[in-house]
Amino acid sequence: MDHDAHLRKKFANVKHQRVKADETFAPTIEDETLEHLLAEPKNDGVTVDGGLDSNTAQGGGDELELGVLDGLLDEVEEVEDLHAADGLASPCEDFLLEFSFSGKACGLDYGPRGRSHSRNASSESQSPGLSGSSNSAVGISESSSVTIQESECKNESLDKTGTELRGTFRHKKKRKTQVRGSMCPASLDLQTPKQLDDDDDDPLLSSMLVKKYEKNSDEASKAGGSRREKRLRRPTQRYIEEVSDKKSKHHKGERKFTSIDVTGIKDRQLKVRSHAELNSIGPGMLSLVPEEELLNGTKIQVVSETRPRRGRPKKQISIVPPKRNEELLTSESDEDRVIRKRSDTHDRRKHQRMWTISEVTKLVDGISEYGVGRWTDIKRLLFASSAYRTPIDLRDKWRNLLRASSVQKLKKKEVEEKQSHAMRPLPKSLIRRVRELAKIHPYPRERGQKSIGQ
DNA sequence: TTTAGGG
DNA sequence: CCCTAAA
Repeated sequence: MDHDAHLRKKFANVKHQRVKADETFAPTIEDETLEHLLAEPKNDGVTVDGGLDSNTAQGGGDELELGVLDGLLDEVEEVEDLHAADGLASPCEDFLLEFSFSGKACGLDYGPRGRSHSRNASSESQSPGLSGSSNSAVGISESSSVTIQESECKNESLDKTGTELRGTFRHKKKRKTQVRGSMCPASLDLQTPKQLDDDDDDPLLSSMLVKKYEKNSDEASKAGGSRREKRLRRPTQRYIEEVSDKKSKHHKGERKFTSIDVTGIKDRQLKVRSHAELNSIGPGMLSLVPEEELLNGTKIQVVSETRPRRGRPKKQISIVPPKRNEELLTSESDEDRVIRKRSDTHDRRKHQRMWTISEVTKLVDGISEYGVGRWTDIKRLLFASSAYRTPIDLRDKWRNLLRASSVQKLKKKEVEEKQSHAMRPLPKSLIRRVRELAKIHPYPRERGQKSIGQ
């Protein structure tokens, strides 16, 4: 209860500051996003464990800092993208991540001797894919609980566990702890500051911590008071999310917590992360953005979502806000919205972002200026504001443009046919430019590209 | 880490 | 879009 209030206040603070920072540069910030992020943990995570709280709060801290940085950078849109893409983990993502795993571990832990996981049991029986994961999860949860129980003192146990785990599952990549560290103090006054610097965002560790807390509280109030109810919610919600998620997508044998072993740690993290990502656009996270006007004038409602690129998020905090194409950059905010196709059929293409003409124009501009192959440069200079377009995306788009233009050059009939059907009407000017560029810059291995030249 | 190529 | 190999 106290925590709740405290946390609330903290978040409010964070929010204010962040908004303030951003406002200067972009008045149209979507508070919704933040709102969600704040709302989520407030309802569920605050109850028992310090793990979640501190973590979410930590995320908030990150957000604040990044918000400022972004403000210096340029647009708002990038704010959210950066958070996610950067691996610094938006609070929401972090929370979900924790939540998912802890929920699992918790349910499993209490399963054998408690009745709190009736939902889980049913879930397990329903989807065999889950049951497979449960075994491993049990394994780890058990081992972890042993470790925890051995030491009495909370902090010590936390620390100990932390170090032990760290020693064992050392992360390959070093996280960007500098940034983190600098802002940790801001959110340090929460409980269990140890976790903040100790276990960062390691889902495994955190989950263990969480579980420990839960165990304590549970055993303290054995008869199950209000806490039990709240704790019970965890597996439930997780169950719902997971099942709904899995139902819609027959994930290609992607087992989330199956690989608990040391080697699979990293992998699992990734999976979990993506899972959280999926969830982040769930019912609660849906934020309707204005709309995108397609070329044909049709207006459709789209869903804005941050897609953290796993590849190379690469937060470019360089102080090179491209002055050259500012109009393009700024005009993008209201035009280039995302079209998320929730085609659950194809595992890929999950995150599809329609390329708008302005984007294509920018791309072509960039290519013509910097040359084909300088994707990172183009991205940095012309697509700095759109974090979702990676250099690879640009390259891919260019590839497609080449194909399209060549096709249009070669067979006119087919072109029109295709245009009317699948293909979007690409402005002739653009096509012309693409063609010109295609002539100038050789793009190897592109079907008969050389012969199409004059 | 970035590009190129393939899926 | 995603993944991977090569540079």
